[in-house]
Order: sequence, then structure tokens, then C-alpha cells
Amino acid sequence: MHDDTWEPPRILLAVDLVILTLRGGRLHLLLVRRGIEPFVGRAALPGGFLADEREDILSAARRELREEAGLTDIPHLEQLGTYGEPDRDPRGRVVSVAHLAVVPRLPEPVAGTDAAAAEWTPVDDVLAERVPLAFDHLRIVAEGVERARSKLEHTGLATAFCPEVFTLTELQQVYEAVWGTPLDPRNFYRKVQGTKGFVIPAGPPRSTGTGRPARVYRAGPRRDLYPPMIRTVPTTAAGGGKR
Amino acid sequence: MHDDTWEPPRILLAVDLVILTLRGGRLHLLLVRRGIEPFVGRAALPGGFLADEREDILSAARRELREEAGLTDIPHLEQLGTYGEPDRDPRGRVVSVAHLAVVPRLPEPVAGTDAAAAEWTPVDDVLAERVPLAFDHLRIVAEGVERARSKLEHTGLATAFCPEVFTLTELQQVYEAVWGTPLDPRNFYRKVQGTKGFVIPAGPPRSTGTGRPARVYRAGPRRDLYPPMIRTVPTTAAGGGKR
DNA sequence: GTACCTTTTTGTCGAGTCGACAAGAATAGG
DNA sequence: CCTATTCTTGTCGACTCGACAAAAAGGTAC
Repeated sequence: MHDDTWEPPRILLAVDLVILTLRGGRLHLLLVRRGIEPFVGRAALPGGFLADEREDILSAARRELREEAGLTDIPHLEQLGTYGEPDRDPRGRVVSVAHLAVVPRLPEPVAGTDAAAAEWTPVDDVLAERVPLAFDHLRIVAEGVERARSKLEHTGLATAFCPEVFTLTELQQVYEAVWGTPLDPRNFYRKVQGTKGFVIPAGPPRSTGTGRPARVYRAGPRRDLYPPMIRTVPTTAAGGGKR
Repeated sequence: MHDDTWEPPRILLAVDLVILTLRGGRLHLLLVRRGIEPFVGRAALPGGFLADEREDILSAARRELREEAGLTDIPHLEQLGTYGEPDRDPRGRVVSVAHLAVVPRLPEPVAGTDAAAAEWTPVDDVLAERVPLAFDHLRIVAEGVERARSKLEHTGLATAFCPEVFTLTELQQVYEAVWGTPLDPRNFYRKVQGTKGFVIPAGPPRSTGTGRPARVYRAGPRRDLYPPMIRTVPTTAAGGGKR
């Protein structure tokens, strides 16, 4: 098959980050503006090459999260997928391991760091291609958002969008913003409170300005939700009608 | 941050394959016996390095599927995840993109090819560590099997385990084998036939030896199942009780 | 041909869940 | 004290699920 002198090719390995958060009831994504070729001036996902031969992939993702976004405490970070089409980077063969990160609401990206060039962008604007992205980053964003939408159904991921203590209304707003669907408060309460371990009470009610004070909760130990939260709208456009 | 002479490291990239099928009502996995160091003689997942600098990752997976397993028509092939811990391969830094493949019941691995060294192994034996694997392949298998179990719930993946036309009993056996749970035939029928586009009728009933002939179906166009098939047992051991 | 065996397919009933809508409870502001 | 606002709970009909049972449709032995 191979002669004895054959050696496998060596590839440049990068990590890219889809960082999601909620701002003003809408789902946002952190983008940086590229300062070097290719795609100078174009918006792109935070990311970069492995620092050295021995750096772990997940560690590289955390390092980029810190260096490019100024984020250190990440409630949720997982691998999303690996993108390695031969021509995705005009500089040559680059394989990128994309990650999905979810953080609670935060102030503006920390200035005075590499993150100065970063800004939160509504996900809708990206998916509708009103904000063009570098490389194949649009596809990565689409798959990251879909992963988040799906994980809201059968895991407790929604709490990663919330501060340490939160109200059920805030949690509901997470679902509504990520799914893009309004939910009935009564049914949402029933579902969440019927799922033992999803959220746990955290102290006395807290006034949220006007109206009746809301009970506060923190994230529970439950990782998988059975039965799942159900969004009525189909996952993807494909697949025919509903039900 | 970096001086101008810094160059990112170049990494060896491999693909590994978790190939699942059903044999005799049990879930099986294709393993090869390693012929070279490291881990000579140990069972391992089929896989190998990228052939050249320009080979696409998914193409490499399909090539290994053909070369090492003798399989060309693959009903289902998807990326599973990327494993790149610095010390997973004693030869040096190797990053592996694992894939999950599902094929219908097949005869023994085709002899006379590289696949001669391949054999179907019950997944239970691997997960229970009765069959030790090379590298971190046990973890990859565990995540592949869990992915398959999960996808049975909300996608039509089960049909990938079946021949082109199949009976609903055969489909039910797929669920039972992969999930390791018995299912009630009445409820399974109701659920499958209530999910439009999951399966479509394919010709007149076919006798299966003894007993009433069964109606036959083929895979339908539906990719996502709403509402999902529900397995009562929790996804992982973690997460507390059921419900 | 008839009785029996096996396997597929359907009936049904009670318990539980979901969607929809409405009402009650608790606070701030005037 | 009255009202606007927000959180929380009640309730009802439709639907779904789990469990069990029975009917349907062949094959096979005698």
C-alpha cells in the first residue's frame, strides 16, 4: 500500500469559538474583527492555532477564550465539531476544532486586552448574512446555534445563560430567546418544577423592580432532562411537516 | 504576544471509526487487530492518518471504511468528536477525528483485504472491558454508542441498521438492542406509525418463516422525530432518578 | 383438512401530560 | 387605598403513554 518512506502529512490545527450569551432578550454571539490577512477587517469567530506541540485542544480553547474574549469563568464549554475542508483557509491546510461556549449576561468585552476588537452581535444578523463572516465561520455558527437549541431540550444548558441565582421568568426568557418561540408561563413552571434536580430553590424571593417578587433558584445537579422540554417547531426546515 | 518568527506547530491528523451493526439481536462493533507498534496485537478501532495534505477528513473516513472494513455503501456516517490529548499516542502528538458509522447486518468482514484482520465484537464486551482496546479507543466507543442511543430517540437513525426493506418488528429489535430495553409492540407500532415520514410502506407482506407475515417498510424522508421516541431509562448513570 | 403454534397487528382503558386560558397573590407607585 | 405590573397557581378538555388482552394470518403436524 505505502512504501516504507511514506510519512503522514502534518497539519496546522486551530480552535474556533462560538460564544453565546443573552443580551436584552436576544441571543448574541461574540465576534472579533480580523487584523491580518486573509479576510482583513472581516468579522470572525475568536480562535487561533495551537500554541505548541503539546497544548491540549480544550486548553487551547480556554486560552483563546481568555486572550481574545477576556473570559475566564465559563459555565459551559464543549467541543462542537471539526472543520477541515482542504480549501477553507487560503493560506494552506488548516483544520479547526470548533467549540461552543455559553456565558451569562456580561458587560461589554473587556477593553485593554486582545478582546478590545471583540463585540457582541445578534445571532439573527449573522444567520441572515447581514454580517458576513470570514472562512466557513457562518456554517460553524449555524451548527453551534442549532446545538444550543437542541441541548436546551434535553439538558440543563439553559442555566448556563443565567447568573448564579435567577428567577424562573429569566430562565423562560432564555428558552424563548434561543428557540425564538414564546412559551406559556404556567406550562413552563409546571415543566421545570416537575423535573427534579433541574433547578433548586435559593433563598427568599427577590424584588425585580415592579410587580410581585420572584422566587430565586440556582442550577441543580440534573444534567439530562427526562422527559425533555419540547419545542413545537421542527428542528430544521427539512423533515416535512410537524408531528 | 508572539515574536515574528513564531510558527504554529504541525500535527499528525488521523481518523478513527466506530462502526456499529446488529448481529443476532445484539449491538456489535468492528475492531481490527493491530499489526504494528504501539499496542501490537491489541484490538483497536479501524482508522489511519490522512493520506496526503489535501485529503478531506470525511473522505479519509470513507477511505478507511473501504480499506480497513471493506465497506462501501454506508447508510450513516457522521463526525463524532476529536480526540487530541497530548499523550494519547506514545509516538508523539496525534489528533484523531472519530466518526460514527452505522451499517445493516452484513456477512463476516470481507477476507482478502485489509479487512481480514477485522471482526465484529459485541459492544457489551468492549464497554465492560472484557476486550481491552488500544489508545483511548474505549472512551471513543463509549461516546459513539451513547451518540447512537441518543440519536435513536430524535432521529430516524434506527433505519440505518436495517436492510432496505424491513418489518416493524425488525425496527423494534434495533431499538431494543441499542438501548438494551424491551419495548411493548403495541406502543411501538403506534409511535412509529404516528410519526409521518419515519417509515413508508413497501409492498405486500413478507413471510418471515413461521407466524403471520409482516408488512414491510422502507426508510422514510423524515430526519427528525417530533415527538421523540422515549426511552425510560436515564441517558447516563448520572443525573439522579428517572422522570 | 383440521387443530395447534407462532408471529404480527389492533382494541381498549386508566393514568398522566400538554396546551390554553384565567384567576389569585404580592409588591411598587401614585 | 387604588392601580399597574409581575409572579404564581387552578383548571379543563384533548391528547399520549403504558399495560394488557385479543384478533388476524400464516405455517406445520397429523
